[in-house]
Amino acid sequence: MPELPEVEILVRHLRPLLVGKQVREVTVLRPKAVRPLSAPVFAEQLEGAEIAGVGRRAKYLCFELIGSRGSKPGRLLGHLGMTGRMSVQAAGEPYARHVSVVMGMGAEDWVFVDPRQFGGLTFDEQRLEGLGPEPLEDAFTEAVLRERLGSSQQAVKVRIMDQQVLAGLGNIYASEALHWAGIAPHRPTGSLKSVEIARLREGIRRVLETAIRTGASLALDFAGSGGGDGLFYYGRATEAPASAEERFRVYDRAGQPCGTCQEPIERSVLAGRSTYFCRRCQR
DNA sequence: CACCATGTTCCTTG
DNA sequence: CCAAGGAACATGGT
Repeated sequence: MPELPEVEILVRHLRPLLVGKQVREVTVLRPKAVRPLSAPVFAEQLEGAEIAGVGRRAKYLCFELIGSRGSKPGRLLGHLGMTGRMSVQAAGEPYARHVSVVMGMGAEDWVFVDPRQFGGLTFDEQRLEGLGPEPLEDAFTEAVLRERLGSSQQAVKVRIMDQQVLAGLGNIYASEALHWAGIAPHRPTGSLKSVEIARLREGIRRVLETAIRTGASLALDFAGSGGGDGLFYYGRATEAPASAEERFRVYDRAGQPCGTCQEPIERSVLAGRSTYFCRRCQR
């Protein structure tokens, strides 16, 4: 469930459930999730800490920690990879399949589930170094985007998915933002005109904001126990079926008519990733 | 059985 | 140095 909007919604969901709680007991069921630390070392670092805040940077969840006795403060970073989920359940409730890590907090357990195990938890602050700007912040102006894009000849879709260039966009919302902006995904970045960069900035922000707003209004299945795939409004993720008008405009819609011009949506591959676009609307 | 999948990193080739 | 392609990671869905 992992692009900026999904992480942001998850952060908002977890914050009131975790802030102020003390981590009593940490259980690592899949050691890979806490690499390169060993499970005991990881658990020891976390146990006793109080969670003072939950935030987000790019696609990372940031758990601000206060050491139990004023010591070892710091921050736990979580990444969902491709299939990671996090939820809070009653202590004693049986774990779902593919549970990687559990933090016992007294009456509740915080659970990290990750079938493909591409995600993980770390205390390594270096993971945040060099990340591009947050696209939803006011500071993300057209000038900033232009500077970040630079004069690269890389396809613009590949470029905006680079987390060092811009934080938070993944394969779905990159396609969506480019469709909104009317820009073909394979365009060399350096060929974009000023107007197009302005539109791209707008598209990125609108697409992300809309996704967050939509996700915030749905009954979401954070634990993934409903059999959904975890992407909130991708597929039939929750018991609340995503309405047709809330589905993506291009992503995973090859062959279907473009919502604005009826031309069939096309699929191509860029940097090994499926890319969807409308040949007529996007130049 | 085949192919695809929201992400990231490393390696090779041109 | 840059850009592109492929593979790897591990599991599930169609």
